[in-house]
Amino acid sequence: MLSQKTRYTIRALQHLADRWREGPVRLDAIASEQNIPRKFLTVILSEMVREGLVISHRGRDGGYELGLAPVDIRYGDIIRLTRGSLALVPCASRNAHEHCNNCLPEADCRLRGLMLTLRDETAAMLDRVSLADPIALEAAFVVEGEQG
Amino acid sequence: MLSQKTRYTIRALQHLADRWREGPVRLDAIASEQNIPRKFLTVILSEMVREGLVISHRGRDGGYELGLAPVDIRYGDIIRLTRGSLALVPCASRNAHEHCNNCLPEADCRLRGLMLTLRDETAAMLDRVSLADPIALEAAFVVEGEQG
DNA sequence: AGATAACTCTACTGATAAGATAGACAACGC
DNA sequence: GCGTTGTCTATCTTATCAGTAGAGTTATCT
Repeated sequence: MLSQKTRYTIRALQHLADRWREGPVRLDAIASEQNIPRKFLTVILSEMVREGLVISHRGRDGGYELGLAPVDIRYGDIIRLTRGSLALVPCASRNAHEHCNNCLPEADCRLRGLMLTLRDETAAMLDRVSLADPIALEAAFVVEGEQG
Repeated sequence: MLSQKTRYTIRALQHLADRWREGPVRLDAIASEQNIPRKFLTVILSEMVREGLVISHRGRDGGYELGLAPVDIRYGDIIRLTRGSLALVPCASRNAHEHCNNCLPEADCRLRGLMLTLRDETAAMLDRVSLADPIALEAAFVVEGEQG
């Protein structure tokens, strides 16, 4: 699961992407329109500023705007920044690799082999979609009763 | 990320799959060979028995064996059983759907649209692979320096 | 310059869940 | 009936997450 913080981050960035090149957007506007706790959002946006995805302007008429064009911010980037990894196990991460606890040697671990493949497919999908893309609000192929 | 418990579960089931039709395997054997804390494994295996994936035999020469043929236990099944969902957000789960906290109305949530698609692709992949399948220990296409 | 509207930073708190363990109990087989 | 093996429920500990507090910094307007 994505953490609440990651979800807030994505929604905040989407909000800014929708207002790209319209000047700084105030924190309070983002918080109220996106239904994100104000104080928590300050923490989130400050991190995004440090990462360079967002630019802030202080003082009167200040606020936030994206530091890159929406098309250059891919969902994969955001999740990697906030969650550290797209992988489902630490040992299958490509940029934040660590060994799992109480595991077998990595070379013998079949779970790892599977998770590496899965990570790559997930990354490929998330890196195809950017903040500039419209996203179908409902997946077109929802099948009633399917598992998941 | 998968929880430690889910990882232990998968490794334990793989262990049993590798010994399918060789008679019951004792808990201590699984624990030591798979490097899983013994007491924790009792909890895990008891749950699998309740779910029907594993059959237990008590007394002398007791132990555990799979309740279904390895080919009939797919990784997607195991993760759904232990984690509840394959989705990255609660509102994108197909069999354990719940609303996210502090979210926008679901119909307006672009994050949800994306996550629904991702969940379906993940599920498709995990449901193609069963405990009977050999798994490449390293994904063949690992690229040095790739992100993830 | 000063008031004010913004953002920034670090630390803290409270709640929850995860990982792991303990220990009494139940079945099985010789 | 005795040892072996699994079953169940409660508990402990620790880490993480969500969210808050509050003092500090910068920019703008007048």
